[in-house]
Amino acid sequence: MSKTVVVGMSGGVDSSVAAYLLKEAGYDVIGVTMQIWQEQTTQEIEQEGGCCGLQAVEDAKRVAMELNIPYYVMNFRKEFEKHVIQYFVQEYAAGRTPNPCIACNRYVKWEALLNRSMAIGADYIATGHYARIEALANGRYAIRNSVTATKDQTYALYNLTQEQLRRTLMPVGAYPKEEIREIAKRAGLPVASKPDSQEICFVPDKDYAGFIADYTGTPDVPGNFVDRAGNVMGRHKGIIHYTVGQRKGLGLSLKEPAFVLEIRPETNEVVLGYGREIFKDTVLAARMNYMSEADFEDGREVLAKIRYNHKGAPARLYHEADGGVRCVFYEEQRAVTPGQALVLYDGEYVFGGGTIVR
RNA sequence: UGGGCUAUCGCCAAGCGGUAAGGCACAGGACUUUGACUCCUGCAGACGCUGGUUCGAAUCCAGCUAGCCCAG
Repeated sequence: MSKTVVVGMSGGVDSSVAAYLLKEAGYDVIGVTMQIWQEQTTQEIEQEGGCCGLQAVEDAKRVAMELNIPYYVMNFRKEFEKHVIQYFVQEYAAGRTPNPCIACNRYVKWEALLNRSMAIGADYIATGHYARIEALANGRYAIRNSVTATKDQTYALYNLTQEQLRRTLMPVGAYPKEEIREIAKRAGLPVASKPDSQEICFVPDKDYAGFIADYTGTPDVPGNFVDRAGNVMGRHKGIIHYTVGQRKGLGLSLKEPAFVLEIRPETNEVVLGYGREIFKDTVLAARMNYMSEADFEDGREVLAKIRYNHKGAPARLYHEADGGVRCVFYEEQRAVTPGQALVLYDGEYVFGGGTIVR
């Protein structure tokens, strides 16, 4: 008897091809689209190439019909609001810069979808992510990089648990992006040339600060821009408008470009600096999730990424007393940002990761 | 209302008689399944005002206006 897999279908090319590939491989495939946010906004999102709106449902449904597989829409709005929206808003309020995609993956796309899929009798869930999952010789599961380096999505998947990985298939990671589109075309999938999605899916107009203000109903609280010595350099629009390393939108005309060095919610101050001041060689991370190995020896060398789209840089890893990790780069890295993820790699495999504290 | 200095794009600032550098800011685009970063493009029809000298002035001269500094 063949295995049953629930494929999370966003209506995009990648997840559509994932469903197709699994069907071809002999799985009993069930297509599911996750409803995660309000209708009125998702409609706009789709025009921008978002992942989970009305148009997404239409497209996913057409693909499911084409593939002749059962298709359902599941409502995950509660989970999404709790684990993604609220987290997103709270992090900004605390002066940190969240990565909603990581939270969405761990808690919504996996935890919630996996549980419901198990409940309806599925053996696995699958997605269209550009990454591979492998069972290692040491008995653990790990995310492995996509063969398409430019589309690699391993960074956003570091926080998946062993149990989640054991129950997940990512067929798309083994193919180059161009080939995925080719497969889609060959299979006659109606979404072969749909544009890739981007931007925060629940903030289609890119005005995330406006989104936070609307969501919380709290107006911005202006404060001071200060330099490292505490001298006031000007007024800022409110802490949520800034992130470490930011240069644009400060509204200050100085001798040279200024960057946000630090955000201090306690005093409502945004610290500014110049040039090399935003480079640091040491990163502290908390809430670690280990993947390819359960732990490590102090001094362990890894390749570490400070943000999505960071090429990664060699560093050494040490345990911290509080259970976190200290990552020391050989070369200073630009704009280490609290709230973003520190993702560690051992070659092509995700070694683990955590949330940057400072 | 005595003496001196300065007035060039939103901000800073080159220019010193030959037909307006640059930086910051800003706008648009590229890149990007987070925020940023980065890259590309655009951005003074005219140099406080009015005259004058000159083939030609932001650049020289005069007056005016404004601001600053030192004296009162």
